[in-house]
Amino acid sequence: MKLKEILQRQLTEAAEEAGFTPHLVVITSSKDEKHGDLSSSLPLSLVKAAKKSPMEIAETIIGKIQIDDQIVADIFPSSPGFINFKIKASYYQSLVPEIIKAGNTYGQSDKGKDKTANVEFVSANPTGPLTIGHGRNAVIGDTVANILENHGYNVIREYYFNDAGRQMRILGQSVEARYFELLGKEGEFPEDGYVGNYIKEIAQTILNEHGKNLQKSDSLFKEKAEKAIFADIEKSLVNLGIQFDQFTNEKTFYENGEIDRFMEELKAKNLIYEKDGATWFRTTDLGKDQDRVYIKSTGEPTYRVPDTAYHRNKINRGFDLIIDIFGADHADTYPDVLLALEALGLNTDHIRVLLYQFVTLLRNGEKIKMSTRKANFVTLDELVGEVSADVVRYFFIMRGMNSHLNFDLDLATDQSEKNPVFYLQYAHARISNIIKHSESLGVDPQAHYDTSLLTSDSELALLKTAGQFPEIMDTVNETLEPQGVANYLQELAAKFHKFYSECRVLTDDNTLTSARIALINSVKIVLANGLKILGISAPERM
RNA sequence: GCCCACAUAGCUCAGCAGGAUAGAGCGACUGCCUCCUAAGCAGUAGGCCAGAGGUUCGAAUCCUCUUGUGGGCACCA
Repeated sequence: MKLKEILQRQLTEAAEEAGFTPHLVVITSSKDEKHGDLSSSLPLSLVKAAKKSPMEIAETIIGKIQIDDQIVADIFPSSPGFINFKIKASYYQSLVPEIIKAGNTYGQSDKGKDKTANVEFVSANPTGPLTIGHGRNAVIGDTVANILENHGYNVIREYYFNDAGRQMRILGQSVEARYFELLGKEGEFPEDGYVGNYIKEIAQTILNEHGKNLQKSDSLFKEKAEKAIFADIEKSLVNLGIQFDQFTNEKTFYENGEIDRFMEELKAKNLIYEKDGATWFRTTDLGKDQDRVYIKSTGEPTYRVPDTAYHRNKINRGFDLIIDIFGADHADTYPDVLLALEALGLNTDHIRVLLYQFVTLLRNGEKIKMSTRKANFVTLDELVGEVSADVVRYFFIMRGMNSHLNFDLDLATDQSEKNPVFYLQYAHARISNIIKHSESLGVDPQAHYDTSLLTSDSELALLKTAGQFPEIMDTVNETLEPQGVANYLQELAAKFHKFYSECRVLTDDNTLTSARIALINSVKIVLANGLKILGISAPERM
């Protein structure tokens, strides 16, 4: 059981025993040492109901509390009405063997044991290479999946795409036009065609493999393009350390009849009607301010239809948790999907949509508007090639997904040496180096150690932070905001670097040396576990 | 016009289930390697947490309005 939970329970019981009715007992880490290690503002929240002064309430509760003297050294009130806990050094010291024993399972939980989760992300149609914009989606999705796995979920990483729409048709036409250009014939380049160089390369490959006798409108152009681009996308993802378990093609839901069934059911509920030659979904009946087109007058369904069928399919596959990673441009559309599912009587409570804001790219201080079609994008591969996957992953995860972040390309490449991710990795590398060094000095890694020797401020501060890891992971599991992990690791690394500058690990005092080696071993475990969740390498040396 | 998100140091951003003195990196300036990696540590400068109201014992954090930015409001996805 975690420290805060223990204190929270004891505080709640004490308050009840004193005749108060506490609602939510919150324990926070104290910022100032003179307020102990942990504090609660419980008395302040009870003032109104109790009609007593907060200090009086604090005294009363403290009088009732059952002190666990294995953990707590002191409990005392402070103005205007806080209850402060001073934690014993022995408690923090006991974390060392606890962490070492848990090893790579430290920070894990079984919250998701025997549960399944589906994380759908990237889901870019294969019309071109992945861009930096997709990068944010990819990294968030993969990290969220890692977080869920850390809590025991069985996670499916899923990529949803559509190779039958307008975009893909234009893609095929673009390749076709380049093919005929290569043959010296006038290609009819589509008006909204894809102008990137990769289109020409695909055309060249087709020419090399299939000769020059292909006819216009041969379906080969689109098929080859899709295949080539998908291969490129998968390679880009692998370069970032991401692998999908499943690719789902929108076409499936037309072919297996799920879309027809879905339309029939909505019709039976009178949520579908015809107007102006199109078929509409009566969203206004479900509380929205306008109805949506489901089937265009051309007979083509809009993306909402297969999207909804796809989500129903995911629900029917029985996942305990369904997560979608969407860009801000979907903010307005996914509620319609949920609405339709609910109208069909399906429970959508276990669907979590994570929206991330767009990345604004800056080059030479100027904004670049990205468009795959116009080929003015910066590819994910280029970025990864320049600054490494670790840096890219960290950059996208260290910011909240709700922040509209500016990505200055010059700065990113320029400062890659000073990137904050190295700060974390450096801590890990330093520890590894000390351990290696200790081995060369003949220090027995299995030696018995006495953690009561770890008494300096920087040692205890380091332990205190290391011991917060499981708690942080619990929070992140709730919020699904990966940057909590990044922030935490920054703090842990800072505590380590501080410790490093103040305490020598390898000393003449063998007992102290053993204790400190155990300490840094435990810190190394936490760093490695955290970095693993972020999908970032934990180097032995730098 | 309507809807969603955002606004914190010169720049990029943390902090936000309300808590005690608002943080980091980059940039500027000062110290620290006879000692396990200086990709580090210590310190200086830099802030009316966009503005105005409100709720509260207490607001960067919650609510309202204003201003500014991004995204949406398609028979595009």
